[in-house]
Amino acid sequence: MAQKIKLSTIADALGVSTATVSLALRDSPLVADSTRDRIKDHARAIGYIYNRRAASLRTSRSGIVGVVVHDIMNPFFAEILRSIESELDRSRQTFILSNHYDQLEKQRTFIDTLLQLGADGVIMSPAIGTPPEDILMAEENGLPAVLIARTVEGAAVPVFRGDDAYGTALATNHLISLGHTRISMIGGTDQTSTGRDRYQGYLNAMEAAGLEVRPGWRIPGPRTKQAGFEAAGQFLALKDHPTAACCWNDLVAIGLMNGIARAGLTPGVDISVTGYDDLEEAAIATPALTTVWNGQREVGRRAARALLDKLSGTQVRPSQELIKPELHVRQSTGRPRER
Amino acid sequence: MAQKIKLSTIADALGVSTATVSLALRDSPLVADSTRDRIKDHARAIGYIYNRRAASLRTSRSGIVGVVVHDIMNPFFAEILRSIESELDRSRQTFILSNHYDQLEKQRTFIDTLLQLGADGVIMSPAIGTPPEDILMAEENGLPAVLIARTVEGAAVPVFRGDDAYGTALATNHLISLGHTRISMIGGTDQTSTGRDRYQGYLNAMEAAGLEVRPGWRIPGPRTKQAGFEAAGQFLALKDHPTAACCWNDLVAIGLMNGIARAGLTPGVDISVTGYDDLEEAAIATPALTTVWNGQREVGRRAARALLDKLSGTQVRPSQELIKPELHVRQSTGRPRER
DNA sequence: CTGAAAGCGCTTACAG
DNA sequence: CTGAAAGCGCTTACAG
Repeated sequence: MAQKIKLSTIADALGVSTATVSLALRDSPLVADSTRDRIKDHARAIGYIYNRRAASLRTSRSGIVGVVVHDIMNPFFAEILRSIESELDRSRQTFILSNHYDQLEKQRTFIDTLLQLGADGVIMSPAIGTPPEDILMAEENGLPAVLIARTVEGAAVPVFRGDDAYGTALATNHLISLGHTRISMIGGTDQTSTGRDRYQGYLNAMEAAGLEVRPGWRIPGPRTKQAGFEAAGQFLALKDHPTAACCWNDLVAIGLMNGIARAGLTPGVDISVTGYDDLEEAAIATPALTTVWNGQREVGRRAARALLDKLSGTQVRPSQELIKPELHVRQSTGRPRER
Repeated sequence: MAQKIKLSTIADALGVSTATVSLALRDSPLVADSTRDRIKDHARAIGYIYNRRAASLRTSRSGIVGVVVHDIMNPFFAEILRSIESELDRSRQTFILSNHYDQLEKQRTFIDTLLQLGADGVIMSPAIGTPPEDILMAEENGLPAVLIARTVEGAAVPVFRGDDAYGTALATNHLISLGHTRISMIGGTDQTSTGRDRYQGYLNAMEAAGLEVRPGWRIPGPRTKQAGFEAAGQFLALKDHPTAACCWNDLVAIGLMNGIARAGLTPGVDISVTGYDDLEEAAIATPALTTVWNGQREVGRRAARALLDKLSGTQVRPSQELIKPELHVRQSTGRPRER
């Protein structure tokens, strides 16, 4: 590889100063049009590559934004990421992605990396057990944070997520209105705000309808298709098993439906199933899944914008933004089967 | 936020030079044990954050590796990424991820960003139409590249991918051995090496068995669940429609099965379907999908290692590494139905 | 409109 | 084993 080309290479070749080259390349109005064009043409011709590390060291802005979620392989996060991506692209920010798999240590390592790289900000779905101090520490070191999907009590930052209690209440009420009285809640965990809220919404709806809730009807844990598939056995083995299942998310619901089908029953006919998120594949599942649209696009878009606002110095209040979910009724729910 | 803490802050406080601090923090044997401990303890105590931009500007190593694929939302790539991640984690490299969605411009922008950040290397599944010059340019500017999944003719870099022609031949031969004679190939495109190879493998198997291949039996294009779902209509509308479909990947196969089920037919009984990749969800699909294991883990692991080898100066030959696929037979394939 | 000079926070020869 | 000094490649006041 040839001699490294830098600003001064261009400056020397054209008989101007590096200051002029620097300004010209960034389209500063301080530089005469003709000078600017001459410089830009030459830079392109010799294949100049802008050194962002050097610039960033000087300006202490890196153009890097970090995004950390539980698992990008989860389509729920993937859909959020997609909209974050398109929002950040527009303002020419590079983003660095990481999974924390709900391990606090991995999350801390990543935040540390961002600090070392001088990242401009971070969008995070906090790992289970994230203490508010972790977020405070980042902010104090110049790394503003915005939260998605989950909240952290005591962290004074903006949070964007769906109204989870309202959402599961929608699903549960839909099942109740079809005539179901024994309804199970499958998946999720009390260790996250989302988990607590979704369970609460289900409880609220059941109680408001005067329906009994048996402890065994809750099968906590599953969050993946695989786990939903495996939960089918446990669900069907419940004494007087429920006629409907309100699932933690679409993945669990689709897995459960597969497990139910594998056991020789027909989901949507023998057992009604609701999902949560309305992933792209909910509509093409067999049967098509009744689910709660969770506003992934909206969450990603608003979170990215809030962060960009913070970066540009706009005051952003540390508020909870709850996106209103919507029920999308499809074929996986119906009247309870006569027995 | 308090006064910025840097090496010299520590040096001043402890009455040593910045050189000593720098060496101590990196565990250099040149520094006395007691001095090192004193320095490290103090650094931790006052919350020192290492500035990687400054270090990288000096050393011209950034500890950043870029990864660019068509779409990280695609579980096929997600599984590859997972193994790349665990391999890179181990050697403490940060990785930056990007989708190119098969747009050459997006891919170029990303490579440019990597060059500007002084990334140490890039692992890429090249976008359709990537000219070898793009890869050559990156390498000449100090960004070594390793290819996954697809190859680029004329690019002298290591490539890790499955033996695609062999893989679809496995699937096709399996269908033939069950007694199918009218077999369709659904999905993929001739614009990628993978697309050409997979179609060729299907053709080879059909011809070797002396079976006719009608042009209409190939439905090119679909690569997603949604597209596979939509292709079901076209497939079922074929005159004397085939009794089996060899699909581009698991997503198309699962989508197609859903579409077939929606049309009132039973996949695995009325129509046999094979996938490709053996994603985690292939095993829990309904019916469980017969598919070709494509070695995602292996591809990711080997590609990451090859890049790390390149970075450490080991000579890596620009060879094609073909991972041997394996057929996993499940319930989505069976004997053709009598008509 | 353009140039000379300082400085961002590290690491690396070079001395001692 | 430790320190003084130069330099990585930019940008930013400050002069003119």
